[in-house]
Amino acid sequence: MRYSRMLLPTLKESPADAEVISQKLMIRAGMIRKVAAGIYNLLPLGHRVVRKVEAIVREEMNRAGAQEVLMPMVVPAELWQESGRWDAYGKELLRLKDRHEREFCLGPTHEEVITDMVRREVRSYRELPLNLYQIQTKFRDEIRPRFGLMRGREFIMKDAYSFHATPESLDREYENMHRAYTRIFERCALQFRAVEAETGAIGGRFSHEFMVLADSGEDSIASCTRCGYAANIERAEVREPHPERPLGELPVERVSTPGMRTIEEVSAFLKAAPSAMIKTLIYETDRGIVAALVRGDHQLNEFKFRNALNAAWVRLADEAAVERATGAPAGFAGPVRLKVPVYADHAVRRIFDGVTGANEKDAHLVHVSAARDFPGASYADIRNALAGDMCPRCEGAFEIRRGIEVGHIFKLGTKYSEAMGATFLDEEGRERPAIMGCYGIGVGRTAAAAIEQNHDEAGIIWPGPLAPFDCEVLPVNVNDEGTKKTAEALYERLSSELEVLLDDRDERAGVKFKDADLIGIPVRVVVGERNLKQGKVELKVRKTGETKLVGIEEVSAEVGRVLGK
RNA sequence: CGGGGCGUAGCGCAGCCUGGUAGCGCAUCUGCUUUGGGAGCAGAGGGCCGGAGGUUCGAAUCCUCUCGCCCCGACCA
Repeated sequence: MRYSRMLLPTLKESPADAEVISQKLMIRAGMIRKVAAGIYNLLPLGHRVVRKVEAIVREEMNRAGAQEVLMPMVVPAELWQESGRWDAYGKELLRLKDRHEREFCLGPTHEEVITDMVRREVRSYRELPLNLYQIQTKFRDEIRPRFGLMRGREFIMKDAYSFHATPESLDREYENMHRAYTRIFERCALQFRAVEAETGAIGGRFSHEFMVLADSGEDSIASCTRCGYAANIERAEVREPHPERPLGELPVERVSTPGMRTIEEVSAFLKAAPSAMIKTLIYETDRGIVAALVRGDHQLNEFKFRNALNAAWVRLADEAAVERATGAPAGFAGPVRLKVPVYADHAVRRIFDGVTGANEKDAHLVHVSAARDFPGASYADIRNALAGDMCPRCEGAFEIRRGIEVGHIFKLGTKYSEAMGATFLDEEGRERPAIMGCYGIGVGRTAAAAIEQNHDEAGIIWPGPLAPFDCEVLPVNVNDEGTKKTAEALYERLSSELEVLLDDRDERAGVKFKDADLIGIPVRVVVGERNLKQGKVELKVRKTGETKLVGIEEVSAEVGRVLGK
């Protein structure tokens, strides 16, 4: 490809609203342009990278025995009504009507459509297992799209769905997909971890997320520094290490804390450590108003809390509800003599000389002991894991890192097949619902994650397998005949084996060098008068910055060696 | 959804408070010089100042409405 003919509009400055590095660099490198909130054009360079990711995904999915299909993006409402998700999915589902006022949605995921496809065609256990996938544009009307391709509303996703006659067959496919995903992200040269995760709105009980490690990630993951245990913080089990403590000896005392509402304020005012404080959060749930207790220095985990309650939904109560439940304005709630059910984190049980709200304006209680002063509380693991917490599986401790979710694999079970009647006849001629699994990969997000992990001040440093071109030939001055001829010849020769970009623009050397650094092609061949006199050109590796003079005849072999091809 | 902010040339921004001919840098185009790390000089083009309504002799500027974009939102309990 000739740079002079390519739509590759690089920018010196990044737009003011770009937040994360991958977004800034993708815009500056002329890969993407925003069309609307969370909706982007992929320009030629960006499209090439996305195609590279897709190709790797496709190869590995095919190798793993899955078959590619393509489902419609516009899905009739009836299918979603059949599964019950038309009402359950909420506002992320973009709904629309056709000219006959029939209702449709833009597919954010395709369990319904694939289940419909399979129920029409599959009759017998002999036709199972089956794993079907597609690479397609999805739409989710996110509340707050951000970070460029990392959290868009429209995005490219590989989604696969498997159908099985037995749980064992699903287990095997789940492991098969786990291995395929590992190969995919290894081939993308990403640093990643597979972690245990919550299942969210998709349904099912069990899942793993594939997380690319990056500080800009939106998820926190807890991983044991000794064994292999790793989990999304939403799910990471916490093992309480503290021994039982004795009951408090001092009687509970009410102290005045005018205007002190936050843990920080009360802690500073009473000179009590946040770990000695009991944070009381009032929740509205489908099972009524409930209080959740965590230690002052801990954070409530709403997923765990909801599971402990066995509730369908939980929502932090507003001021008025707090006042109704506790008799005090927000900021002074406490578990002692509270009239609503109390669910406490295990760590709260160990507090024996604690501080908590008095359920009375401008007052807190001190010398509070959990076992003595609110014995009716139920205990569960309802807080977020912290760095240093004990691993639930071994004697190690957690470290907390940030991750970008690029892949997610689920065991769905029979949720959709039962709701939609996707059944088959087993060996005994009995009709049974297919057991399903589902497996997703964010294609654009994977490209963005690769940049988050591979860049420097000057720009992107593409891992070879994702790079839009393998090699860039850069003639320093195209007005010099010798330079131009040599560059053209090298471009022709290299193009027979590699994807090559020729920067044939009549620009100053500095401009070309800066653009080359920015778009991050792995290998650069610089052709200039100076070195040409010795019959040599300069080869520069983007990642290491290392340069070396190479004879013109050796360029091809040398570039191949650097690329490992 | 709630709170806040911003919409002025392709991009980044000033001007708005205190109403009076719309500016700067980068980018673009032309010419000359320059040519191994985002060149210099000279010149040129490019604006429904997001939209609608209002106040005013006069609105980018003040008021109202509206659309779009961005940021923050358990850790106040």
